[in-house]
Amino acid sequence: MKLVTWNVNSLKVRLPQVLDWLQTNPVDVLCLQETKLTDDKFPVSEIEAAGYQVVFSGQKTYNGVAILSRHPITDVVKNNPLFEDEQQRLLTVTIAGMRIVCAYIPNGQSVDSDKYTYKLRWLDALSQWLEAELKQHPQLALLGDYNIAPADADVHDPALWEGQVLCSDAERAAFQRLCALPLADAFRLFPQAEKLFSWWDYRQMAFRRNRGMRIDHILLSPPLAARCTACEIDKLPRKWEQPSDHTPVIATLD
DNA sequence: ATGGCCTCGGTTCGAGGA
Repeated sequence: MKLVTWNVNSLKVRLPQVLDWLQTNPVDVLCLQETKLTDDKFPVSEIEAAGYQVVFSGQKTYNGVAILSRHPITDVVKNNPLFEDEQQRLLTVTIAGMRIVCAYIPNGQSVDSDKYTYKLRWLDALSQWLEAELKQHPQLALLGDYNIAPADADVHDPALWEGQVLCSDAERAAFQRLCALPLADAFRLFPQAEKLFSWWDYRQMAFRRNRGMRIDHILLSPPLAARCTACEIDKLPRKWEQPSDHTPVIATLD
């Protein structure tokens, strides 16, 4: 069983790449963020033709999440019932006995921004929602673009980013509150090479210089963490023409 | 050098991303 998260930065632009990637990576569940499509424009037939069921929650221009699955999808919940939000950032479903949560956590822009306050409130409400969900669904996975680098090891230049958005103490504390639910960072269940990232800025040749951050994560509840045998970042799509600035993160479960 | 790039909407620039 393979669970994947990928911020595609516009599914309209990236659909061919998603379908190409699935051809060589026939995964079970693929969570997408930043689809940037209203629901009436979602490419349902193309995805179904590739052998996947799909649910989605989108809006014009910004945000938008989707879950693709090779197995039946049931019990769909859009957004967080505990948090009034016009932005489409959260989608929860059941697949193969697992509660799958796809999240596009707010970016926050900068620590002195209203968007940062919104990010922290959003994260607080997410923790509350997941705490309740975990009671009913012990097998739960939270996949998405967290817009948080959990530790300095997840940042190309920790000194440059110290205290900045994505790395601030409050954001990292919110990440740790998710981990305390408890949920385990699948990537850190295994020995990993240094300087492995999931996002690189489009500017300054950041990818070629590996000036990136690990901000896309898969968190697993204890029963799923116990089944997890690997967690990898696939850098290949970042090398393609017209790439997303994020790459897929893949968790393998027995 | 307080920017560099990409996407969208809607026009040829501003907002947002991270």
